[in-house]
Amino acid sequence: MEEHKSLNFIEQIIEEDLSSDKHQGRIHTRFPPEPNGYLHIGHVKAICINFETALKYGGKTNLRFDDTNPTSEKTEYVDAIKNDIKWLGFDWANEFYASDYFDQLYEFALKLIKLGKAYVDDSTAEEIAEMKGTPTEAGKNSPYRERSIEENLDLFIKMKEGAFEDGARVLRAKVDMTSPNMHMRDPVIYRIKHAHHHRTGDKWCIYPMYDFAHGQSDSIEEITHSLCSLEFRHHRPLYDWLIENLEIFPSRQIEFARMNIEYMVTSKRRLLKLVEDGVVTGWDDPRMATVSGVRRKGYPAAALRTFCEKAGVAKRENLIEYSLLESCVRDELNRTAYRAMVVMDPIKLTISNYPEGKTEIMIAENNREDESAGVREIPFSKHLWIEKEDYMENAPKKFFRLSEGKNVRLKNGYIIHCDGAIKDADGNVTEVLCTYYPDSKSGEDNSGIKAKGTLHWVSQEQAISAELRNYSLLFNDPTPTSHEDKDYTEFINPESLVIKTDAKLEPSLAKAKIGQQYQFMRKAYYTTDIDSTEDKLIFNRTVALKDSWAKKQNKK
RNA sequence: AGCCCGGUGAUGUAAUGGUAGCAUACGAGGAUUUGGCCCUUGUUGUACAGGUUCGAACCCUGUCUGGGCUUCCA
Repeated sequence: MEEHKSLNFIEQIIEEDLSSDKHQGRIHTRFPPEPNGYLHIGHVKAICINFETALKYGGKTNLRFDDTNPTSEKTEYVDAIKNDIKWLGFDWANEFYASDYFDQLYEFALKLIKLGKAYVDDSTAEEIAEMKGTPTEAGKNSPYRERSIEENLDLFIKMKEGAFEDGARVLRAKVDMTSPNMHMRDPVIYRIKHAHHHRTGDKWCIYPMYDFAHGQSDSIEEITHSLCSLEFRHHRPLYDWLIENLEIFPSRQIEFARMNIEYMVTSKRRLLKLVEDGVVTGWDDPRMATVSGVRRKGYPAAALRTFCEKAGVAKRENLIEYSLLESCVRDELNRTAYRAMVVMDPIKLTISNYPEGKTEIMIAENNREDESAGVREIPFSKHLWIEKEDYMENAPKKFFRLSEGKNVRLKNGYIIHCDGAIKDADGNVTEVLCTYYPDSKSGEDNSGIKAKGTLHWVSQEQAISAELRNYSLLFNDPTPTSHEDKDYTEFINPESLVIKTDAKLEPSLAKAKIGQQYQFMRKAYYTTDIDSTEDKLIFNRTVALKDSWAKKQNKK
């Protein structure tokens, strides 16, 4: 009866806390982006962990913008980030900003000074770095370390009041310059920046550093479990030190390994360069690892959530296979996407014995996996478009498509017999000739004829045209940023976008809406791109269908 | 290496002192009006060496090995 579900290490900690009644069983997490860029697939992992863990234990998640550095943050990013999180399917309990707490953080700083646990340092950034030592060498105390509490108070207040230039002084926590943990060597907790803040305007000219904002914000919001990536492991002793000395709510920081995915680049700087260099068309280019990029490519939010769940959570370094992501996308789309027939590289097919001018309406299921998706009508006639690659003059034995003498089923249509092809002067096939079996109509087939293969097709007269944007990997190396001797840009795949301008679509696609997802049968999943207009439809390839025939061919 | 994290099939993740499992990938077969989906099935694993124990992926010791740690960024 009882199913033992395995827990990840974070859930184990939570369940232990729950059983010891810590925080009276309350679970509260937070997702703390800095509004200085767009969300990418790596953030999705952090979002899923924070929101889904809270959800699982009946807790809540705050969205908190970590906006303590006015020079790089913008409201524009706030809106984009909120939009992306909503799209991913998560609702936050509260929308907060670290900047909301500037007054309180300032009070915390005063308190620390009064406790003799913080001091104003007049040293330059270079001097501070110099005195910091190295990982193998202890640091040295600053000459300003032993200032009196009164002097520190006076100077810090003057810092706040704008008496000093940027960089003239900083406030440092007085911890331990000999600590083996570099972050405990009297970390800077406030710096002077005469900069306009996207929310507080010009109210402040001093801003807290990450270490004096993040953990304190967690405490103020009474976050029970502050889940972050491994890189913050070294900050935890400081996180705890500040909680202890400030005597504030004891949030607990837990670190997990960030998710790396083959072929994907997630650094802001590198992403930006791709945009600036024109390698891609923008932050939402379907080849970008941004949330807006994968969304435009057609990845469903549910697939992304499943993907993160399947990738799991642990503390070890990882590189998730791209194929797992694609598998999740296909799986979701297989259940939800409507099917349609689209010929991407068209060639004429003429059914010699089918009456000229006659049109039959064929009935097709929208999604065989989902009966409730209903059916649609597709016109059938003597003159069709089929895929060029579905005809071969000298076909191998296992080629279940068109070749002289072979039978094939036209999906939702008739079985046809291939009589040969017409070629132009250069020997290129320009038209395939077939005859059909009138009693083999789909759904009422009593011909007794067998056809191993099934092809998709579109009636020429009613076909509509569209542009297909066939995207594939942006890089041709699974870890483009991990080569010491080569820049990641050297691995850019020159064929990451192949545009098919002359695709022939079944007429039902004329009413395709932006963002709608389809499976173009036997080919790939596609979504209608935002660039589509009334007279020009554009589809982005989300992910190709598996193709075991092609795979077999490649092996030869 | 001064300190901190880690090392389980190809990849990711379980098993928390008692049968090394699951997913993806790869392979074989079946079914099929999508060479998709689906079904059956196969190969590959506890970094190494000791120790504790009736019994070790798990506990202990050592070794090897990967990553991280010196921003007035977060």
